[in-house]
Amino acid sequence: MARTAAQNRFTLQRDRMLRAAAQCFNHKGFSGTSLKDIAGQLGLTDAALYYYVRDKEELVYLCYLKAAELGRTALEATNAEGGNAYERVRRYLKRHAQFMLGEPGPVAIMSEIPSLKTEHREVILRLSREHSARFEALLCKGIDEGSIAPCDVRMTGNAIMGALNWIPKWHHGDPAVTAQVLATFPDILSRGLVPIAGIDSNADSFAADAVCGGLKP
Amino acid sequence: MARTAAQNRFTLQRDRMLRAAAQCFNHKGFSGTSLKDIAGQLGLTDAALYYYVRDKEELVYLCYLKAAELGRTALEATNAEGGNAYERVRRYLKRHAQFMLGEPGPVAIMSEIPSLKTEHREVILRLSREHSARFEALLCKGIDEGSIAPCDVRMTGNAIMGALNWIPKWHHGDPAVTAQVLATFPDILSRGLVPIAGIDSNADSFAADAVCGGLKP
DNA sequence: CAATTATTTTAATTGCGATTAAAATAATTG
DNA sequence: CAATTATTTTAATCGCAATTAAAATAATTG
Repeated sequence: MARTAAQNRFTLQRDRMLRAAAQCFNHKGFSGTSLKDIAGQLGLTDAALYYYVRDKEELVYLCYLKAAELGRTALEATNAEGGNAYERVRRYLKRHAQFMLGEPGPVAIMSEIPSLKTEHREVILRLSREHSARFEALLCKGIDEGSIAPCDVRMTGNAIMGALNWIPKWHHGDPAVTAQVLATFPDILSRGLVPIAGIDSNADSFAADAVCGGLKP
Repeated sequence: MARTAAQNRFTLQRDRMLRAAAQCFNHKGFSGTSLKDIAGQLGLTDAALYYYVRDKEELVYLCYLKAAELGRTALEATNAEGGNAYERVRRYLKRHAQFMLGEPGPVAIMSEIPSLKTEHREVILRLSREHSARFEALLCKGIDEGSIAPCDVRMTGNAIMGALNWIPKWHHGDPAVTAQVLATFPDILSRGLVPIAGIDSNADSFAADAVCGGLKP
């Protein structure tokens, strides 16, 4: 089952292509980047891209697929390391932030999901929902065990994902900023989750069974 | 200086157009919406849009301009009402969330800033930076007066703006969800700002003069 | 090295969506 | 109502970026 050298090179090159595409999309906007732009970054001609991908739609799909998988990977790796839910969340935040900052490659902001073909769109949306559900489940676990303050896990998840997903909007590769993000984001995004008796006057409104009823549909 | 009825009707119609455009962009993605789509929503023909706007680029610019102004408005209105910085932040969060939820009209996610013409792009970026700077200044004020815990205001602002700006990605108009957002987002996003002795072990790393040195460039 | 396979380019083609100009309709005004 | 102005449509055009096919080059293999 070993991949031949050629197959290896193919997927490697395709991955370079996806990274170039993601960078272009984030940097120049989706409508502002042509296949020629992406090819140019690779020292290729636009037509060469068709050797790696059926059409532009598939290129976008693969970019988004990679982005979605990075999120899942970050969460799974974190869960595998154990610890209580709060600690897991913090480690996940750091890892996901790292991905969004462009390690190991730029993550494309998924602004064009609606124009994917139905089949592809559904894959991306499913992965996206699954990831949200897993994160919410982790929050629920934390609430149960007491390491995380009661909250509306759906909305809390949405808020945190938004903060993470928006990073490429204002991060443009400055290494100093990269370091700053890694140093502060996990704190900033998890600080509101810490259970503190004094400020939980509204905790009652989040009955665990009401908001933690399992995975999102 | 009173506007004539005709001028009034013109701007009113153009505003309907901007709302239709923002809705299309958010719902179908930018590359997935043609002028014909937008015109269709208004019961018009695509060519009719050119009566209100020079070209598509200007249409996008106006959408983004409106979005940027809504943010500024939310913050200014809040500041005008007084209160300490923490209270202001909370009120601002609610108001801005309200805007993002589509009141008074859908706010376009600014995914295509890079493909605006230089002049327009600079206006949007300037407004955007100004808004961030004002919000950061408010955080600084709160840190000074003790109503907000010491933090990296730049990154905290980025995180909060990200959470807000991402809302249209997952909010699709369901009124129940709208209510849920308004009920929880201000809490969720401000909870991490509350100063609590017990969890500020790292407060020293945020010397006020280092991170609150004035408005962002 | 000859033969085969992999990769890229060159050179068209194509189609869609933006744009324009002129004509038609609707509204307003004197 | 006649004249003017405002708004929209019809019907082309236009250009760009995606796509395709065939040829050329590079790499690999027996």
